[in-house]
Amino acid sequence: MRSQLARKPENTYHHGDLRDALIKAALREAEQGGAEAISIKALAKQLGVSQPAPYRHFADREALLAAVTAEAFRQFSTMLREAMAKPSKQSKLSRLAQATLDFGLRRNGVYRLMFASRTVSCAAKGSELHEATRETFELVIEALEAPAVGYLRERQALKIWAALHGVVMLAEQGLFTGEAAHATREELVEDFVNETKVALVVAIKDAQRRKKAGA
Amino acid sequence: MRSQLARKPENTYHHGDLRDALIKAALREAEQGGAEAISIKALAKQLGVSQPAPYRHFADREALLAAVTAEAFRQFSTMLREAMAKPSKQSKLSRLAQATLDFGLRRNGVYRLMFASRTVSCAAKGSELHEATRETFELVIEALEAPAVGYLRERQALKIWAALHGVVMLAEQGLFTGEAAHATREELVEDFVNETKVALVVAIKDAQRRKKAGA
DNA sequence: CCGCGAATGTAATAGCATATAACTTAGAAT
DNA sequence: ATTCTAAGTTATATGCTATTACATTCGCGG
Repeated sequence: MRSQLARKPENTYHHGDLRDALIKAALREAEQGGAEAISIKALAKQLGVSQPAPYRHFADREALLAAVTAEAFRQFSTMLREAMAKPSKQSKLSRLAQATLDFGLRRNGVYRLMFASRTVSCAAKGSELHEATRETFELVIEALEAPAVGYLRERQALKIWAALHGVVMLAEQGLFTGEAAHATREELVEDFVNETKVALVVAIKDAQRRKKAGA
Repeated sequence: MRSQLARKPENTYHHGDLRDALIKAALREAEQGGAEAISIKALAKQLGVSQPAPYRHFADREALLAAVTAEAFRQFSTMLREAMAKPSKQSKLSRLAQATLDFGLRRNGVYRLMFASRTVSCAAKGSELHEATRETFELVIEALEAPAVGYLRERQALKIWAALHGVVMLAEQGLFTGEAAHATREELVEDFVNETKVALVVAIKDAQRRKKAGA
């Protein structure tokens, strides 16, 4: 159970924890080049096992990608949670937003693996990956720090979530560099954060007013 | 110069317009499976030429992808322009927004090719692809139907552009289906459109006020 | 403690894709 | 007409996914 050790020790037949090592190594590869950079053959070589060995743990490349993506989502969630937990003058939502931007740019390849492939949309409902993505979205809702009034929270969460992805996407495409850099990424993100807060307050007051009128 | 015909006529040595045919065929392949679905070998077979023939027109697969992506952007621009041109009760911005959503969902694979790969960010400044993306962004600015006051337009264009991409992304990931569908995609897009309009009016008034105060 | 089955790994191989090299053909240019 | 060049061909090297048949180790019941 040497889950930390990457390479198989020489003169041993079994690796010990190949499945885990594959996911870790694949994630490291994805760091730069995204999903395309993940090659089963290359991973096997890295870890000192034969090419077909990984197929004992994953049916095919897609299955490995799904597992790696799920792990990436867990790491992402952890990072968001930490950002939200640490004391700061800024709101939880603002910290979550900036952390998302940071993750999306720093860990570019991993981010693309998570959001720009079809792996996620193909994930079955009860699957590990599906659960991991759902959990991340729950964090967004939590970051709103708003009471549950109908589905207002969910709606605002969807909106800010979408906006954040868009900013990361544009940033990666270089729309903020050179002549087009009329606003920094951070400014835009903060704009969206503020609009979300305003919209949330308005929507909740509105709902309460309507409730009173109805009662 | 039979640029429309896909397959090479039999008993001829030269295809006639292989470069163009390759781009068209590749785009058709990408329609379903995105960039991954584009195989040089398969395209060559489809078009009735030998496998290495495409390499006479594109240095490598990446070069082909870049050309295909550029063509996709041009088609996208054309579609947006048409949506903006046709008479309607809705604003230009609203029509551009809904058209973007429509394109992103209907032509899923092509959309991913355009925005979810690294092809675009790797495009050199003067390249065909770079120009095609810039032109598309100009359309967004145009759709705002606002006077150029500093870089306010550019900033709002960036914001709505980002938001739209985010909605498409989330929609493709299935975050609007099943229990999570607390708002339709179209509703969210319209929300962003309205917020953009408000923000734009406010920002321009603000700028004018400041200008007067300064004068 | 032994042995047996399940889990895990290996060797060999098929099939497909990218890409290059060396050669061929057809069209254009002088 | 000749020659040069763009465009296409065959043959081949390399790398990746995936399967099949075989080998090794682990762990558990007897």
